[in-house]
Amino acid sequence: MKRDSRLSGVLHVLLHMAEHRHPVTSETLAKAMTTNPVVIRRIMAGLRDQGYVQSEKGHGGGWSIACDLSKISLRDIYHALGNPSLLAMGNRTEAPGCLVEQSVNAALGKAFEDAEAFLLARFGEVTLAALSADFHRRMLARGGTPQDLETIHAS
Amino acid sequence: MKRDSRLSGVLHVLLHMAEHRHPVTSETLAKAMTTNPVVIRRIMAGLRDQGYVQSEKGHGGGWSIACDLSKISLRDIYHALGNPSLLAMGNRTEAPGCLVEQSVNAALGKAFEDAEAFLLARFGEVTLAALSADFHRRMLARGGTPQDLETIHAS
DNA sequence: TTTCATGTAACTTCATATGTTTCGTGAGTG
DNA sequence: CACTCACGAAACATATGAAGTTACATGAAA
Repeated sequence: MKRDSRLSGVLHVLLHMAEHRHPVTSETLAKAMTTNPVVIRRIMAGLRDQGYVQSEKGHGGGWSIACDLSKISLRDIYHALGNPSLLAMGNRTEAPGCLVEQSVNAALGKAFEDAEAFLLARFGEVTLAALSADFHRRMLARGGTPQDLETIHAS
Repeated sequence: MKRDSRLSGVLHVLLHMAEHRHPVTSETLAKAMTTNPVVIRRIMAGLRDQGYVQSEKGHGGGWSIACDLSKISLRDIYHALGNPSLLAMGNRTEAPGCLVEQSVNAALGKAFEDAEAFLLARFGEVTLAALSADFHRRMLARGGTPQDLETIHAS
């Protein structure tokens, strides 16, 4: 299965934004992500609706963070993305008439459900602030203190 | 993401086969699953290679179980299918140069890895015999003792 | 008024599970 | 031997959804 990387992508964007005081344009973010500005706007739309980020048009416009990073978890971001599927597998049929399939669905369904809950719980444990702090630790270990996207990506 | 239902499908097939003493043809199984015989052969190929089932050509041929159901777990079946992706999400890039992305990957990657291990562990706890037993419990609760696919599916 | 940047719709591309057709091979039947 | 049955495998079609792209409208700042 092709894997959905929106969560990974949006976190990458957010952490970069956190390093900037001024709004960052979709185009700048897109370059850092080697993708298209429209893709950035698309994955940011949900976060804007939740008030986690804000966007401004015109000169000096772009995206900026509009929340306390220590209060937002990966789980919140996941929900802002619209709760995309976590698992690549699922039951063949829901509510089957076949008793055999009911047994299979019961066993697999419970395992799937628990695994999703497990993953969401993990997401809930990690705040954006924690991720940002981890990034700063890595940067110090590298001995640098770059302030802009280009430097971070060039490192 | 569209979900992979091969594991669900192959378990359904196996449990049906367990109810038969004689080989069951791909066509019969396909009808029960509302799919194509070729699809059945495709998902069964891995199990045959592992020796879990065997196939015979010609008159009276078809598929039959070639192992002790109590010794095979859902995890074994999963491996026989070729270890398809369990998660619908993944990191945007592996081994990124960007330190921000390294932090994101580390956090998400660990959560993904643990969730996969969790799910595989669950699979390992359930044997085919347990699934079959659950099916028989459901059948008794329904008050019937059907011996063939058609009856089971018609119920 | 010009430029910049987002908002949105529509389209293309790509990967992959699933479905289908076709032909070959071997096993049992008459 | 000829026929039928059933699997094996390749080739092709279909469907879904993420990701990438293009085009145009809207609004803000210079």
